[in-house]
Amino acid sequence: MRHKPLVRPTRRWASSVTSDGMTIATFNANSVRARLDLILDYLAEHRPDVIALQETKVEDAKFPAEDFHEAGYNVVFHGIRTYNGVAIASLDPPRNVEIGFGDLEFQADARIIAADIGEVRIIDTYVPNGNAFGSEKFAYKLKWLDRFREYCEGLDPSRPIVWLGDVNIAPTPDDVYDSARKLGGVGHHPDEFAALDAILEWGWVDVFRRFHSGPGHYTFWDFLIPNGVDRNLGWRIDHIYASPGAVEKCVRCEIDRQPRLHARPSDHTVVFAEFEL
DNA sequence: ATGGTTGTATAACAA
Repeated sequence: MRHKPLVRPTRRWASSVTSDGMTIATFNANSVRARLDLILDYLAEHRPDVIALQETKVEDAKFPAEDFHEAGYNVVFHGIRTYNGVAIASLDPPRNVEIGFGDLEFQADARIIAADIGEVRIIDTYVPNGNAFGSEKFAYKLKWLDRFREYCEGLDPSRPIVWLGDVNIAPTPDDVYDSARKLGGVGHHPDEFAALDAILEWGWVDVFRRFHSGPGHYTFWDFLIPNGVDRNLGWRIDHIYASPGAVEKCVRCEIDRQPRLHARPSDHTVVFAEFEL
């Protein structure tokens, strides 16, 4: 049987050779296999330099790596059966790939993967949902966020670093469709705001809010709400954060609603940012 | 209306 390398060397594509900069995207796929056609269509149309995926919901042996390779992308991934799972696909080959937090803690939950792409370090996270305030899973979410805060202490703020993914927190009243009603529930709880603030003290900047203000900019619309997308009953819980060394190089950040309007969509959509890197 | 949908995996569980 032919050997399939985890990382296939690819030549730089035209979009990377020119000074157009880097486009870095994030997408909670809600199963990479169920969303494979959608993802491949997106990559063919937009050719982002990097796309970070969450909720791949597949163990590594069954990850559809060859489909990414055929699309011209390298891909590294860390998954388990049924739940969670993260992946980074990129035009340029990833280097210094790190699975988990770099220790044995939280190894089994498959929620963080990092790699250098070009000169930028990409940190892709799937923050625990938390289920409900007061639950064991909510406590685990806060514990995980504190572990990530500690992880960030080991990073060099002067380096260009982009942290992105599903953070499962709508951090301000503008980031969820009915803040007054949602406040105190999972995803919009003061304990989560505090945990995120503690992480942001490192210097992370939510680049979407450098370019867009006010309510109504959402990245997730619950399947359970009838016509929730048309009614824009959503949450902005998929974020792209830049390090102090990268924030001034970010020239654009947008939410692309098209993937959420796709047939058989994820409940999330794509967010992307452009960096002069 | 304490509902509703989706994916995994094939019975519930997570979201």
